[in-house]
Amino acid sequence: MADKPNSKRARRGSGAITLQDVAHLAGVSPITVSRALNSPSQVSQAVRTRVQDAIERTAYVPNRMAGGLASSRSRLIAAVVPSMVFSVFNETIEALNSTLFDAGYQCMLGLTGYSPEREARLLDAVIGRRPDGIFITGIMPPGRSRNRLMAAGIPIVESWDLTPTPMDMLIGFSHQDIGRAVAQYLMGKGKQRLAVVTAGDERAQRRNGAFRDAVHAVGLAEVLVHNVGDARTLHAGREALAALMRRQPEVDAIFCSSDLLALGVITEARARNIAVPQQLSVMGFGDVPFVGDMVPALSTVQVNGGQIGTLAAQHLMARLQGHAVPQPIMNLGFSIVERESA
Amino acid sequence: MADKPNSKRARRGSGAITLQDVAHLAGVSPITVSRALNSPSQVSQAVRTRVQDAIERTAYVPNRMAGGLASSRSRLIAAVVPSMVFSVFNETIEALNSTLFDAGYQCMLGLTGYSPEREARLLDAVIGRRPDGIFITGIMPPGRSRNRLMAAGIPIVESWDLTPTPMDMLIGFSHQDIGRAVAQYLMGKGKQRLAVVTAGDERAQRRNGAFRDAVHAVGLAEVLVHNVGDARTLHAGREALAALMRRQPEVDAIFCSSDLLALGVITEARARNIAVPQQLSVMGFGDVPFVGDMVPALSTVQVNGGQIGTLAAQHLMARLQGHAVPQPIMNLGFSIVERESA
DNA sequence: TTGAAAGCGCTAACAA
DNA sequence: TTGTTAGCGCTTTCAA
Repeated sequence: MADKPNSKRARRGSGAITLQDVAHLAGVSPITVSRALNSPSQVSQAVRTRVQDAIERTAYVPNRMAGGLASSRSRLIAAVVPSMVFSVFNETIEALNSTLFDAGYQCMLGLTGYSPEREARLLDAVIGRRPDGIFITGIMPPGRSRNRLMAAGIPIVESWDLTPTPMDMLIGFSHQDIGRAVAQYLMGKGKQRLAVVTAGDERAQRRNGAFRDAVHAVGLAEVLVHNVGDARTLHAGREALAALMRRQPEVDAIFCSSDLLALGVITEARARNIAVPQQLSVMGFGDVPFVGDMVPALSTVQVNGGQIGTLAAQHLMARLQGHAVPQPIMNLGFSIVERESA
Repeated sequence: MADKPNSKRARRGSGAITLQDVAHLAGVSPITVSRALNSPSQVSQAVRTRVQDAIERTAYVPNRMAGGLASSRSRLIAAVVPSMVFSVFNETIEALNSTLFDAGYQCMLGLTGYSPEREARLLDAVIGRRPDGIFITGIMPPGRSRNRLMAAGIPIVESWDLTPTPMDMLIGFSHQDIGRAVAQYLMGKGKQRLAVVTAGDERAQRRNGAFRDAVHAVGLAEVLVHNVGDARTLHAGREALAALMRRQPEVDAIFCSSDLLALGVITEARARNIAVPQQLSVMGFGDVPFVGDMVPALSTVQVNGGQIGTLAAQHLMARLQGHAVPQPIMNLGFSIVERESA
């Protein structure tokens, strides 16, 4: 055992193997070990081998907190998402995480639960970790959180939405365009009595607003809206159709703010022997992985969450390597996937 | 602007506001600011107010890497999961994350993609962050990764399975018991020709093995097995039923290794006009949030992933506060949820 | 209740 | 190619 330099003070530290220990064992200075790890080309073959050997024998794992502190690069990316439970953000996070991981970055997860108060606390916690980059679902409205985020000077990707004034980079699509396109699609199928089943979040409201405007523009009847609030469940979708049928039995097309709600509407329709899509067309939103294989296959709006994650990771990494990102604001668009339900 | 002490060397550091800056502004020493933040009761009311004020004015956010390095407590918990995309682990992670966050911890996400090679790399990356605790889905088989993990001396919760020799703490249930219970349940309904549709992972195989043994024990026909490998999709479930029907049209009950596969089997059954459950019983696994509201409602095995996450967080935190965890090994059991499909 | 000194484990800057 | 020195921004230890 190489003995450590004894200070007069009591011992501190975690007791784990350090770069020092490895350096002693290999008979080189600490910085040489550091270089063997981080820029091997700067170290001679012979020394590199000795260092590798010492690392292997000690099972040394570098302390990234220390490294991050010293270099001001944490190799950490924070991802801020409303929810993970069967949500459309799953694929985004998985793609982001795996692209980053392969490049040596790690992903810190932050869940807001669709709560602004929680989001504010979360953002301070995130900034405290000094991540090299931040991925945010949605765009950050003006306010305290936005100011702090911008002041932190960390590369940021906002997503899932569009704005002329992002904090930094942006990868998204237009919710208004989606609402309008769905309305036109449904009206193009000859539907006359349109309704909306929606969660309470603001992006959904914007889709709905544009949907309603498009319907009004051609003089059709008022669009019925059923708001499920935070209950983004299949069950809520079933109840929504029940409620809608009570209010207006002639409804012949429903635009849902998520695929899961749409599945609920379809399920309830089946239970009531309402033919989909003949009597009732149902459109979802998100195109989560399995809805195309159901019977009837769900017609929905595809937004390619996986691509958002992959692109965000690439933009962030480019920026961290000092490259300029050629297209920091991207509109990925969307597509209406025509299947059986509408 | 308070001027910083000028070293002869070129400037380093991130340029962000530090505890020093706040201390200068408040006219106290850095350690007092630290105490005002971490143990306010040790600081006089007057000083505390001045410090708070300085923090507010500078929008200071403490650097957790520095704090973690100095204190050997990162306030970070790592969660290692196979996948997040519409998986049964969603609720576990969400519960874990939110319990921890409310206690001032943050969650680092690690995805293995069911790949052992990736898992090994991931674990080293995780250890490098010096998390205060680690949550692992599954139990770690003997080998290099397990040794390194144990050597790191970090509190660990393994989960979703049982073993007499966990690394540390364990919150799970018996996959054998589940396989056996499902077989008995199905046979109790008078089913005679049982089959299994399964993903390739080892835990599923253990459920299947026990299922098959229980069926053989009473002398019923060989259990047909259809393995979908890594394709844990609804689509794979549909194809599985098609394949099974080709091999043995008299199959009258199928145990699926996930709810999504079960949904696929049911969907295909409907497409083929096979009555569920009269002609064909279908059991899932996981009880993910919406399967109980479908038509037919899915009968499945409930394992309460949310509770695993909450308990794991509590165990980890208790340990970090120096409390002994009274029951470090817990068998949460499971329940068979009888609904319409079986 | 407050502060001074030392150091956590690593890397940037400078030097040889 | 390798090493020396001086921090990164915080908290622990010891002292008043």
